[in-house]
Amino acid sequence: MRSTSVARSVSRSTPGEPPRPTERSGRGGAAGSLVFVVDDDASVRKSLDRLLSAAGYRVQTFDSARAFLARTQLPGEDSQCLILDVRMPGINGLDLQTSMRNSGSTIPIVFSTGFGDVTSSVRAMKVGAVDFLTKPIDEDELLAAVQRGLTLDAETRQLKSVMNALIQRLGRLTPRERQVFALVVTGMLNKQIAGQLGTCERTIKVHRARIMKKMEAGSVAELVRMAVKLGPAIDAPANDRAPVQSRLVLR
Amino acid sequence: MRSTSVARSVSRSTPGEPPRPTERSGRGGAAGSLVFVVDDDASVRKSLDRLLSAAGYRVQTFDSARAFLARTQLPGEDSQCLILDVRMPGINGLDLQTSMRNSGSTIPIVFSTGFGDVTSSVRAMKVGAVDFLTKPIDEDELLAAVQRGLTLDAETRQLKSVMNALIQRLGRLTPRERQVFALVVTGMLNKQIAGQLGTCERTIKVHRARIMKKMEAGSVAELVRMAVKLGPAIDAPANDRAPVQSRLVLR
DNA sequence: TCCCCTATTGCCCCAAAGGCCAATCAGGTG
DNA sequence: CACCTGATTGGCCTTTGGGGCAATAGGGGA
Repeated sequence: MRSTSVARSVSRSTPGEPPRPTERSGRGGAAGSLVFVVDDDASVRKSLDRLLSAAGYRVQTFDSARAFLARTQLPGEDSQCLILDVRMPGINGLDLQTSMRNSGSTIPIVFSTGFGDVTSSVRAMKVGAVDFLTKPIDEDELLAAVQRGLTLDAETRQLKSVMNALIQRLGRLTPRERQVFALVVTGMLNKQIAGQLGTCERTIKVHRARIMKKMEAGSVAELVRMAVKLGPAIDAPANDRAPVQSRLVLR
Repeated sequence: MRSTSVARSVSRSTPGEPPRPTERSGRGGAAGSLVFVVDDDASVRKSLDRLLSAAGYRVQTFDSARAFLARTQLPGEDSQCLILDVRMPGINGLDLQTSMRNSGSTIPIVFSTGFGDVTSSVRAMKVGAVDFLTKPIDEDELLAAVQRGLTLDAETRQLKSVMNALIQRLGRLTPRERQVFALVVTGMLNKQIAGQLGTCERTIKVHRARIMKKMEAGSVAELVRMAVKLGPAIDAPANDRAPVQSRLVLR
């Protein structure tokens, strides 16, 4: 079905050791998807590169966690997925995983290891790994896992972009408007809100109108939906009118 | 800190093999929480029973998956958690896990096994196991995992009960009212809804009023929140005015 | 000091939401 | 057939939500 032995004219930057990442752009399939391979074993990198490229993915290989972390972060729109070796000199796969998670990275990780122990696999899965495969790796399993990872990443990116747009808008609200916002989405009447905030109804109306404009909501219903999405993110300082880039904890 | 060697007068039903489940009610700590132990090894059951009881949990042990499945399902409000052995004669732990998940059970599972292989652990974690511990089991780890499981179960039960209440109310709506409901929570005006449904505004107002009553919503905002919660469950047949018991797919 | 941003308020007016009462009509059931 | 439920519609009235216009006030910043 799938031919792993793809004979194509590919320009490998460095056949042997790649201090700089290798990239081969696949042609068909899930075009645009980017798969990172981090493994200290050159032969493993090579075969994975071959397999994934043949499957149509763009591939970038790294010989260490350090090299991967130093990669040029292109903010592209492509879905990404990381195939990570557990045991490596320097930073090992598991530590890289937790480190990335802590730094806010949400890139899906598929572990591949030759020395799989239960403890490591469980730890990896608990932290959110897509899969944990042991060598010799079943190609179909790997490709399936990578696909799951890419799909998941696409969804996460989608969600992030929506959330960022919302947070961005929320950031345009003045503190007062945010207070009113919080009460409006509760279903309170202008009169009640006015009472609670100690002002008159007319004022609330004005705030309300500005809120609808700034949040780009066409109706209270939409506003409520936004509030629900923002739910956990609300009450956050949301430093007024700051770009609020990908700093977003998705849980 | 914790004394595993609790010397208390406990009435064990059958010291040796327990075709019928054992139960010991703990006294302090997380009172009310119920922990099931399924393991074919009597000595393991015994020690876990002792450990968990000492920690204050009510414990029920079973010597096989079959015995566990045959347990008397008490619909109590207590949080539950299952400690499951992987390798057992008859139905093994992993199969019991998937079987339970497929049948809609959401009880958190903590695996404990003496023969942990990576494949099994990964499979178990992917299906949603709380943890996968290998023997000899670290008591603190086990207790921590059980506590996570119980907490998770409490949250799941809370969510389920809320969802059931909502589905219950949704079931009281007539088909027409449900149509209007769907459009109202979109933020459409009565006039627009009327146009789309081919009736007059006055009619929509009536439906709307009934919807608010039946759904027990105090405001459109609340109604929208309900719709958001029901979101995935909507469009479901929701056989009119049927009790709709725990049949609910939480994803 | 002058200007801009925010927060407030008052008046007026219109559209929309809701409540009350009454009435019609189609289906299904005892 | 009488009765009940669900879907509709009309009229009338009150409460709310929303906008426009104008004006006041306090805080900062250029």
